[in-house]
Amino acid sequence: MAHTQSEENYLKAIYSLSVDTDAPVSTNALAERLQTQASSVTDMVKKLADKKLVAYQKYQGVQLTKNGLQSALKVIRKHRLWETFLVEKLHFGWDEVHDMAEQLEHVQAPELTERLNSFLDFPEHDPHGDPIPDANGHIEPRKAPTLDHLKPGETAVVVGVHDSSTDFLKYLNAESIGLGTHLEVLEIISFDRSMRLRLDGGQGQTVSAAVTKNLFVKRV
Amino acid sequence: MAHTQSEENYLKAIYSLSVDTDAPVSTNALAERLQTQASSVTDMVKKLADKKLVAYQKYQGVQLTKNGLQSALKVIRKHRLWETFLVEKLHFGWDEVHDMAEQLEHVQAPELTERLNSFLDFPEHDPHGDPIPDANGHIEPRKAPTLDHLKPGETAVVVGVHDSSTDFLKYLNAESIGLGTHLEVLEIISFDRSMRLRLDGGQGQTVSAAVTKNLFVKRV
DNA sequence: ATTTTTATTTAGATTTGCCTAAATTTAGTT
DNA sequence: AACTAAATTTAGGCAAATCTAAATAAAAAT
Repeated sequence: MAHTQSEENYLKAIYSLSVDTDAPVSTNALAERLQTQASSVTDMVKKLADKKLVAYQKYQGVQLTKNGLQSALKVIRKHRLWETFLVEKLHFGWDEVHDMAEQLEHVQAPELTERLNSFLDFPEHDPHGDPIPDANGHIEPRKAPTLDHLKPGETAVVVGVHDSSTDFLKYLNAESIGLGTHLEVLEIISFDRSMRLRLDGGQGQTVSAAVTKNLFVKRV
Repeated sequence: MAHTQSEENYLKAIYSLSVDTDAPVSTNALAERLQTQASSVTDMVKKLADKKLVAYQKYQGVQLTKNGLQSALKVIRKHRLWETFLVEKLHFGWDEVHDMAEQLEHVQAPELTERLNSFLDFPEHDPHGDPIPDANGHIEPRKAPTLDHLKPGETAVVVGVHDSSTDFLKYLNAESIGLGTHLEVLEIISFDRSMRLRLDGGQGQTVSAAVTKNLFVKRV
């Protein structure tokens, strides 16, 4: 029933690499994500397949089974709850919490997770706007569009980040963009799809398409 | 600089087996404490000796070096801070937190430890009354006597438990004994050194010598 | 001072998770 | 369709942490 930390990391990686497309995840994609060798991935994937956590056919990539998905979501739930704790209670920045949560997510104590959830007042999203699965592994699919789908003149509020790498978050900090930031699309540069924005009613500033594709927004 | 979880567990075990006596810790004592084989202990002890964390001579047991003591106290600090968090903030019982803290203590993030310390308002003792080492590895030696040192007529308050096994703590819960419990020694049965006590001004009740030797008290 | 018992160490395996290098399969290209 | 390039798997090994069984040292008992 319980998995090793390594197994949990693989399940999480498979989840995040397939959640958008639902397609099988390739060995190389996993190796890249987990910063390991493709041959190591093959080994582990066989082990996960033996445990019925993934469906695996040689050369065809892997997909989570129902059990594997359930396990992955449990780990993701813990990760996101701990991130919320670190930001809300210990006042870390949203760009500082990932590595700590990577460790905390492996603590095995279901009652701890539930107490933490209650202590945090049952949060629905983590500090990056990602939805937190409930105790039964149910997760609210994100329906918010990314900023690149807005047209000039539209206004919106930032509700999440797609890429929550430290680098991207630090960039957003520097640009004073965070969850809740209000913005108006002033102009889209057709050449490179970059956008000129007015943030929180301030001065206009430009962000690249790499940025607009990684910000989830809610139209207002 | 960083140690594996297993190494940390050995350092902690060596510490707790030698803190009272300061004598070298035997291979068998460590094996018993860590629920492993003596041969496994020999292997690990050699590894710790290579890393200069313990002084080890074949057949003569091990002692922590200055570095080893420092490392052990860092882990113990984290353990006791997490236990405090679990009891104070998540409202677990003092008998429920050990296994969770055993996992949480291995999280490597010094800033997290310090933020937690601050969040908990710089506690000096954990939920079992054990002193919490400071960030520099300094620990206040416990000066409180155990209950078996008191004489009939003396009154005291419980300030700690020596044995914090779940069984003992559950027994104390059942007898309504906890940190802060006020007691008066009514009588010592010379036959078996058991004690008749009045607790928090209530009815008299008897506890065995095994109990009196495991309760730290402060005379009032 | 032997002998016996107990404690400890050594020797040799096992499991997990990873690696490199070589072989094989699939996908892409002429 | 044959060939090249890329992706994936296999084979063989390694390090960490454990184990069992055998050997050795220390302690206790006669």
